[in-house]
Amino acid sequence: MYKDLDPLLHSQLRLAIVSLLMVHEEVDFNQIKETTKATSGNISVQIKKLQDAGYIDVIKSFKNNYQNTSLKMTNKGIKAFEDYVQNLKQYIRTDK
Amino acid sequence: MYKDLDPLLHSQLRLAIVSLLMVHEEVDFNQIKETTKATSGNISVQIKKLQDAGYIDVIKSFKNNYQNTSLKMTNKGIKAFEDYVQNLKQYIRTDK
DNA sequence: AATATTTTGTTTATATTATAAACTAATTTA
DNA sequence: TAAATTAGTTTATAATATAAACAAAATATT
Repeated sequence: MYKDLDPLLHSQLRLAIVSLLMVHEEVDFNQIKETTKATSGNISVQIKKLQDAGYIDVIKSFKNNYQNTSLKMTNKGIKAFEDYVQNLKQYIRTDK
Repeated sequence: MYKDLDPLLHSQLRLAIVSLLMVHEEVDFNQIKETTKATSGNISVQIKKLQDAGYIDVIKSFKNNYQNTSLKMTNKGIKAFEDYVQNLKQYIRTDK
C-alpha cells in the first residue's frame, strides 16, 4: 500500500494545469493564468517540466497578432494522471 | 475553483503518516517506517513538522525497555486533513 | 514617428522542502 | 566488554517551487 505518487503530478500547480487539460482538451497560457492565479514564470517553468516528461504537447501559434501557447494532454500524460489519481486515493480513503 | 492545498499535507510522506493515523487511531514510529519504507531521518523530520503545526500529538514512552514514539491525530489535524481531501477532489475529478 | 505601455511569455536567482547521511544514546547479544 | 541492534535526532545536501528580472513583439499615446 501507499504507492509512490508521481512527483511530476504531485505539485499543486502542475496538478491544476493537468486537471484543467483533463477536462478541457485544449487550454492556453492565459486561461491557466486566470484559473490558477499563479505567476507567468511559475506557469512557464511547470509547463516545461510537463512537456519534458512527455505529459503534454505545447502548441505555439499566433492569435490576434500575439503569440499563443496552447496545451494538450498526451496519451502518456493521461495515463500518468490516471495512475496518480488511483494511487492518491489510497492516501485519502476515509473508510477504515 | 482550485483551492490551495495545505502544503503541510501535500507531501507524500506526511500525507502517508496522516493517512495512517486517520485509520488507525494510534501508530508508532516503527509502524510508519515499515508501512512507508521511508528512512528514520525523513520520518523524524516530517513528524516534527506535523507536530509543530498542531496536527498530531507525539507521545514518548518506553515499551520493552526501548523508547517508543507514538502518534495521534489532533482535532485540528483531522479538520485539516478533511479540508485537504475536500480541496484535492477538485483537482482529480474526471467528470467534465 | 518616437516612446511608452501592454501582451505573452522565458530565464535566472532565491527561498523552501524533501531526503539522506552522519551522529547519539540506550539496549541487547556474542 | 566489545560489537551489534534499536530507536530515534541533527545536520548537510539535493531537489523543487516560486518570484523577480528580463525579452520581444504589438498596440496605444503624445
